[in-house]
Amino acid sequence: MKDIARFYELLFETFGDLNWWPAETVFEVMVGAILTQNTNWNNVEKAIKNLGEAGLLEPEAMFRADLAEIARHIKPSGYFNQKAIKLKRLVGWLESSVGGDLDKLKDRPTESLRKELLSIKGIGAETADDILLYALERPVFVIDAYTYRIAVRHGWVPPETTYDELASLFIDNLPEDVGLFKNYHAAIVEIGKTYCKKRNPLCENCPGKKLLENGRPYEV
DNA sequence: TGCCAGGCCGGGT
DNA sequence: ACCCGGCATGGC
Repeated sequence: MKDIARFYELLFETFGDLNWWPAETVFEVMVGAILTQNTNWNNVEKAIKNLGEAGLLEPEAMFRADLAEIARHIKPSGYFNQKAIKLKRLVGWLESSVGGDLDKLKDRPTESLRKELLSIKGIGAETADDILLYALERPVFVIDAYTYRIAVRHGWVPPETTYDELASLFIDNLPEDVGLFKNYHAAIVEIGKTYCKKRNPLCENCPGKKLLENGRPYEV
C-alpha cells in the first residue's frame, strides 16, 4: 500500500507543514481534543478562549472548578453538559495519576497511557490518539471521519474496517515519525473539509479520484 | 434554511 | 454483532 506514502507526498505539496495542533500548552491540546468531538474547530476556539480567561486552562484549576462553571464557559463548543463532565473526568485522572503534573506522563509507555485514556468515559480512540500524538508526542496515527472516508473511497480498505485496523495500515506504511503523523492527519483534515464531506459521497473531486490512478468513488 | 462539524455512549433489536 | 438516537452550538 505505497499509495499511503504517495498520498502524503501529494498532500504535502499542497499544504506543506501545517504546524498542528494550534494550542499554547499540552493541557490545552487535551482540552481541545475533547471539545472538538463532532464539532467545528471554530466553536472550540471560542470555548477555549473562555476557559483561558477564567483561568481554567490548567489541570489543578479545572479540577477544582464547578461542573456548572465549566459547562458555562464551553457552551459555544456544543454538547457542553456532556463535555464538561468529560473534562472533569480527564482532570480527575490527571490528578489521581500524576497529581496534575503533566511532565510525569513522559515516563509512561504509550500503550498503557492509551488504555488509561480509553478507560475514561467520553474519551474514545480518536480523542485518545489526538492526546497521545499532539499533546504527548507519541507515534500513534489519528483516524477521523475524513481519514476513514478517504481510505474507503480510494479503495485502500473495505467499509467495515475498524479504527485500529486503519490506524495500523497507516503506521505500517509510513516511517515512524511523530512529525509526519501529525502533519498527515492535519493535511487530511484540511483536504477533508473541502472534498470529503458527507454530502458529496461520490467524491467527484476527491484526491483519491483526482490524484491516484486507482482511486474509486464509494458511498460512505 | 437545513445540514454538518477534527465523536462517543447506551439501549434496542 | 449491528443500528440508532441523544447530545447542542454556530457557520455557511
